[in-house]
Amino acid sequence: MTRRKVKLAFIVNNSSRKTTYKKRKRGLLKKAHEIFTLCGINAGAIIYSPYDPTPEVWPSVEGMNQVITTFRNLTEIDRHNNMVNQQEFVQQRITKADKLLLKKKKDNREVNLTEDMYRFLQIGQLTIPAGGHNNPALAKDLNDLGYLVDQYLNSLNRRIQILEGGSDVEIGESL
Amino acid sequence: MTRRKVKLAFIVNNSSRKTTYKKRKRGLLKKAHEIFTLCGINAGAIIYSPYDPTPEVWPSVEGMNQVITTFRNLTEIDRHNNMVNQQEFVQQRITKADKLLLKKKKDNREVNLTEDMYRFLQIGQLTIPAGGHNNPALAKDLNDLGYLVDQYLNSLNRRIQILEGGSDVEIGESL
DNA sequence: ATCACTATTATTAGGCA
DNA sequence: TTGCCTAATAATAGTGA
Repeated sequence: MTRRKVKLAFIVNNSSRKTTYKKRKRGLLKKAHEIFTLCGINAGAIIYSPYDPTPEVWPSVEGMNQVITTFRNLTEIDRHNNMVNQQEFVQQRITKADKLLLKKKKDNREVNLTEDMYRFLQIGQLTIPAGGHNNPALAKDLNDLGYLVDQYLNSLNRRIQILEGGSDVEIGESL
Repeated sequence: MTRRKVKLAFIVNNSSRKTTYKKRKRGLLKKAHEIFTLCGINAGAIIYSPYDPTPEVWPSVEGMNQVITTFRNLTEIDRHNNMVNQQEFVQQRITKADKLLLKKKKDNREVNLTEDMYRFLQIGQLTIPAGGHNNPALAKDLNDLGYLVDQYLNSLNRRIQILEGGSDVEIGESL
């Protein structure tokens, strides 16, 4: 019966190492459980060993994942940070895009009206490069433009007619 | 000196809970260190507490991250999957938004022209609710509309002038 | 390889400065 | 608070079945 003080060093003997492992593993998990229960704190333990096929986890896989996640969130770690940064980056892009879309869809009549009209005008101007007066594509563009303008003016006339109580106000006629 | 057996339950008293926590934390980490040294296995512990600003980790942040990574690789865990799913979801949204933006910015003149004009027309129609002919806001809208149309027609006139070699073609004049 | 046992060592609750 | 102290409790190394 030699129960001497244990020297803190790797146990060379295979079987006794495994025995010690099993005993101490149980102890460790018990301690973890105790500190959790007594202090109500978040704690976890992971133990791998060549002896167990799956890593020993306490308090539970889910609980441990929470612990790990929080741990990773709190500490600045390469892999996680990359993930977070990527997510933030993507999120920022999404937010930006969403804002843009929201802005596009915003139901402020005047803003939409002005913006759309200016964009329209700008596009119309872009269709006319300086000195490009013999470009066949431009004639087509102009025709399309004329058609659209006619449609627009017609609708505008109809609206004015409604607004002003039936008087038929001619605004214009394109081409 | 009543050092009775501890009941395994949450310690309500704040200060004694913290004291117990600190003591047991040291013990837990020591145990973890021992099982690691004695058995040469991969083990780790994470402890959070409201008391420490950073989570207590053993064997080390790097070692713990290795343990965690392996753990995560080996086990299929909901939260991790959720994170992946979230990323995929965000990625999908971004892709969608990007496509939309790309479409918006697409430099196809005719498509832009048509789209913008139709949107413009549609907005113009939306500014006129049925029977709203005595709504003061509408008059303002109409004035704005008229101004924009004037601008547009002027630019159109200028362009036609350029295209057709100087002949001044009047298209119309709003309101 | 487990178990049960137990001598020892280790941990720690509570008291006190 | 914090650290030390010490009794009480718990963990466990080594053993033998």
